[in-house]
Amino acid sequence: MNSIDAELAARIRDDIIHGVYAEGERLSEAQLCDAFKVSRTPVRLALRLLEREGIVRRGEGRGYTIQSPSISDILQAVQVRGHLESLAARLLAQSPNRQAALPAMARAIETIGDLVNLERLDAPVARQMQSANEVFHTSILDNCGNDYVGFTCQQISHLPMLAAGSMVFDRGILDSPERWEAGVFRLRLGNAQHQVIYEAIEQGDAVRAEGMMREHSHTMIKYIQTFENRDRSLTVSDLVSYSAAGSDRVQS
Amino acid sequence: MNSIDAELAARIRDDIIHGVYAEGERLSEAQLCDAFKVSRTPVRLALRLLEREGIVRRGEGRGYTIQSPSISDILQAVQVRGHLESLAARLLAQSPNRQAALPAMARAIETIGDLVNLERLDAPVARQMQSANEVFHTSILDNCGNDYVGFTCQQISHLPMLAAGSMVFDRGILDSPERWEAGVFRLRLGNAQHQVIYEAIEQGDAVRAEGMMREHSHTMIKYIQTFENRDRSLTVSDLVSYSAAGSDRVQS
DNA sequence: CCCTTGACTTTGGGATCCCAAAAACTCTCA
DNA sequence: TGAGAGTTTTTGGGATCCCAAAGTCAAGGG
Repeated sequence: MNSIDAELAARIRDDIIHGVYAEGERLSEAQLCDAFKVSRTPVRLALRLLEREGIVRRGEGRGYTIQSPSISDILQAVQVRGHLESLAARLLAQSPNRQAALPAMARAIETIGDLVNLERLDAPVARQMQSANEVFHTSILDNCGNDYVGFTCQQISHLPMLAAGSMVFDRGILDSPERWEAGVFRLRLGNAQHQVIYEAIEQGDAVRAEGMMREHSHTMIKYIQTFENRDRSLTVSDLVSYSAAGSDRVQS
Repeated sequence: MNSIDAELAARIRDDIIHGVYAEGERLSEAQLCDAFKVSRTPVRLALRLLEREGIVRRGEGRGYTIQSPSISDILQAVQVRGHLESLAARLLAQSPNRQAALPAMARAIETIGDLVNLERLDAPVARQMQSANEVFHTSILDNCGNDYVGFTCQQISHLPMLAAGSMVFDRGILDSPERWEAGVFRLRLGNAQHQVIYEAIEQGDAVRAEGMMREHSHTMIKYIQTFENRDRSLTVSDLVSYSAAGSDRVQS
């Protein structure tokens, strides 16, 4: 939360992701000024940010056009992010001072395990899980020795499902027993993968760490694809509302 | 080259990379306005861009501080870029319509091979080589089916040595026969790697394509490290001047 | 009736102005 | 003489103004 333009960019981005504007719609600065009751200066700064993020395109002539991300975009970005994280896992496993990252990772794994064993998944539990997941993943990125991996991940982390350690929860997880079972299994599987990654890093097994991290992100891709297969007309907006309520940022 | 602010950002970035400003130096908007004879509006837009690129940091209070990249930063970024390109190579090898990318790649390999056989390396030859190299690498990124790989690569391509298909040439390649031999060998090796990547993609051997692309970028890392080992006090500015004259952008 | 051209309107880029906050300087008191 | 408080100056953020370019509409000619 720096200045108005960053917040403004976040609000416009949220609007775009949540489907307030149609794909390819032209939006003007004046219109946004009117909508958010600010001057054109911060609006232009925000639009430049969004342009760099790729969700708004500045045409040759005048006007900005919306480039709202599709589910395919999300899947592609998740793949890129997963690949970058697998690099981080490999580098951390090769790093001589990888011990520094291990305690936080172990605690995160333990926390997630405890939360899954609660057999309950309301907003606060989801929030805690998300938080622990974030700790696990950022520990790897921050300690891998290559600052650009984490930096590059942050560059694409504005997309939904791509914030550090974001988890997708099945909204219908409480509807039916089998959905609940599947959801719990998925969480346990994910944490088992965390455990493997932890052990591989601890033992300096770079290949195993990289491979398991790749598999870990692939699991998320497959999970999103199940939604896509269930309902072909699914939009990113639906996908966002599938994520945990606890992941919603605090509104001002 | 869109509007003034993009060009302004490029000029300030070049100044930072070429070491005009000292590391950690505070630069003010007014100062830049005076230096480039423009108003504060485009300066602020440019600074926001540079802030996002990570080479300028906006402090808590006022003032921007220079975060000029070190050689270590470049090496890390090359590693990230190489890892992303290896993902692209794997995806392209797995892609059913990978045939579309092959002709341009083959032509690029042939061009580079011909240029190496010229046994001559002046500015135009280097420029052509750079261009062909760019064709090879962007063909893979553009056709791999995951648009975010190329997009993410572009996000970090403002750093020296990280523009698409940029090559580092040994400035002293003409000084001594053995340096020349080593330089030619390196170029031949690089193109042989191109050839292997091409064949692996053609045959759908995703593992080989990914592995060889990884090795290809590793070769560049090792090459930069030889400079670093030769002279510990080497700066990024020196590294930039080591790249081909043909890579310099046309000044207005 | 359609095409072309010219005037009008909309809109984005740049410059300038104003203000608030932070840094720096100075004055005073211990 | 040093430390603290008040004042001044610097500086960045936001708002507003102006202008140029692009889009739009209408009128006239073929």
